[in-house]
Amino acid sequence: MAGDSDRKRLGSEKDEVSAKRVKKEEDIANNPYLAHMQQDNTMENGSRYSDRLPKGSPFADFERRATTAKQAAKAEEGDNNPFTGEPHSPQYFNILKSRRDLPVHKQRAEFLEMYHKSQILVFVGETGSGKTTQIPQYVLYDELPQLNNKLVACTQPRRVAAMSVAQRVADELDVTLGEEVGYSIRFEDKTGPKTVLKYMTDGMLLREAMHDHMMSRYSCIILDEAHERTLATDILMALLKQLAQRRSDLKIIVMSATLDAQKFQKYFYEAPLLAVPGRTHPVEIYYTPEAEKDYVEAAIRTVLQIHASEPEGDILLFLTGEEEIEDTCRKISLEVDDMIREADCGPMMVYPLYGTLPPHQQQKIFDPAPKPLKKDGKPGRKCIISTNIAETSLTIDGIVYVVDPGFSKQKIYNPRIRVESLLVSAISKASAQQRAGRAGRTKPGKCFRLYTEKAFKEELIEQTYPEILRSNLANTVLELKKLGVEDLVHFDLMDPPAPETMMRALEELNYLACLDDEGELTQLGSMASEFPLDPALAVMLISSPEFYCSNEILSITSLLSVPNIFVRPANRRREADEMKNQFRHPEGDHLTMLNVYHAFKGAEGRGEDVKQWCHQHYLSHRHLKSADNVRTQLRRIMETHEVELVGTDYNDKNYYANIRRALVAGFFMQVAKREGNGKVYRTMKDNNQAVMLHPSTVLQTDYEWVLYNEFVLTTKQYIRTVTGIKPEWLLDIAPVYYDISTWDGQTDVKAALKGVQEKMRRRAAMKATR
DNA sequence: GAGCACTGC
Repeated sequence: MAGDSDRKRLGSEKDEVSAKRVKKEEDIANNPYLAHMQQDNTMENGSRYSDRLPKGSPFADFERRATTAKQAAKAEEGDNNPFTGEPHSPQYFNILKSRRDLPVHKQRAEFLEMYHKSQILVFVGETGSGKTTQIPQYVLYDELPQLNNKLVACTQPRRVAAMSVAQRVADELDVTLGEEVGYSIRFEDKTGPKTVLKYMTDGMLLREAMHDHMMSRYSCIILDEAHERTLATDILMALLKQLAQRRSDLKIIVMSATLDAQKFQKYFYEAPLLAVPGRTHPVEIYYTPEAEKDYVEAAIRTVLQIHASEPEGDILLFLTGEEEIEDTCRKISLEVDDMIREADCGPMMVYPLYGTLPPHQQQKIFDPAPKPLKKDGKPGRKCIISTNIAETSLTIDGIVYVVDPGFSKQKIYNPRIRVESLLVSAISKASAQQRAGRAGRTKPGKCFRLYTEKAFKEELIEQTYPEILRSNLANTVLELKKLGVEDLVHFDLMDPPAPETMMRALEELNYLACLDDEGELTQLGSMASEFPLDPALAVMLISSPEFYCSNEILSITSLLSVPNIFVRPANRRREADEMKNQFRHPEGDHLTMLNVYHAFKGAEGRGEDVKQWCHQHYLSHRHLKSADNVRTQLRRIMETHEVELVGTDYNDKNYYANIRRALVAGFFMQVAKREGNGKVYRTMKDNNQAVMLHPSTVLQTDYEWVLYNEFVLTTKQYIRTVTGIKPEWLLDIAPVYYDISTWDGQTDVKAALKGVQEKMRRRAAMKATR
């Protein structure tokens, strides 16, 4: 008995002590006048923080945030690893030698001086400068986060980069990945209690910030590739700018590759700037004397000309999309065959490259160029025809010639009709430079721009518009609210979006009941922000227990969060469509996808070879697996927030109706009504667009009212992934949005809804009298 | 009767 209560008391005392310590750390962190106390070498229990260092570590003599490049160099050259105390491997010294050859190495002392003097630093390093791997290590040797129970974070826009850079830096520091150096990305946290340097995606840091507004785990945050201006980077920049004033102990480094560093500098209160040259080879630029009418045709001509007359070296051609790329691949291959026959040309392998290409096919671009056809024959080369993916995400060594027609598909957002769409648009000067740079990675190269020099100078914009200016911001606004940003209008973003876009987002969130009429986050909104989903999907998922089908809605939500699960090869369209028909549900595409998922899980449960099964049924195994992965993540979040996992019995006559009603709870704003008896539908309210059902839909029954997941703007306006609904449900489930009395225009839709309302009233009255 | 720039949580 006594022992029990003792334990309890001890426990609570310990809690108090640690709470006090946390409080104290917070106080110091928050109070600029206490900043000098940061170097507190004694812990509560009297032991020294430096006891956390391995015996004999040179770090013991380091004064945090006052070290020199010389000290660091000496520590790096020691026999033992200053982090682990273990002897350095021979490999370590080889890598160290190559690290010292990087351009950034020469400026370590200068960097440290600036780092010591300033809270925020802008760092510009072109490709090949070594900034991504070296700067975080320089910081680590000066910051010594292990003595302070903190971490250094370095963000990346892409997962692969976070993973591969972390591995590289772990090797450079001679430590195991996941121990001192780790990474954190969606679905995978490879960090541990010893981690002092963490590479992570920018989106991941943003997620963390939602629960820790002070970002208190970090003593230094490095935003890498800031010039890419992803949504997450832009928000992080604004948050960190704000946070810097409340946390004087927090250091911030913004790293960028382009020369518009002044913009970053100005934004961060004239922060000091350090620029390091890159290491690339010169690239000669050629322009066309006159504008080209057909850029694809011009591109093919240019590639063939290079192949016929330029010395050895691979070619990279930038085009805009899958179809264009596949088509051009075929045309070029055919032409090359002719050239070999007629002109004794060397062989050329042509590879397509785009995001939705399966990974093993993407890998092919790294195959070596083909050998000459005969001994002493002309050398072979490869030609890669790629989307923008080769501009930033993928680097291919050996490219000597770049062909740049000057276009790419870009996302644009029209707040008037609330539609995001892809549009082939002219690239920016910065993009053009980036593309040209791809020719000079291994030796001097050439870039052929299929536009005039005048067009380059006068028509191309300097930088691609940041993502935040091209997106629907409903999700972003919800995140910001959750991040504790009260005043959105005065939130200091580097490029503030159009007020109309902001208004649209607020309005959408208000209809979804994520924000109240005062614009404050509701309980539903707070919960919705916890899910890595668009607000409509999150609201649908959270509401689904009310419709007794959260289990099914969870599956549907996951399926909607991954790329298309149906595969339709160009030469097997009929077979693919027949297979899809096996899963068809007459009431719509959402239910058809659910059928597929159930069949997939069934095959898995029976122990079948699911990869084979997917192949036979023209389904994407990769995307179904990934939906399953998402489902697990979402289910966990549901559990933490006590969103019940329930389902209606499959044999219940309401099984499918319940699911369709739950869809309405999230997507009541994405509804279209058929006009007359034709094929044209019209979307609701101010959206008010004439649309057609996308040809891929399974919907055959003539539904007058449909709900859709996606609005696609191509040659025509389509709605894709469509399910039939009843108008009664709209009035029932979304009465505020479908309040006819506050509805302008669309008299026919209003009249129809009025009729439905009457019918519902009559039915209710009849029920009451019975 | 058509498509899917890219990324991220």
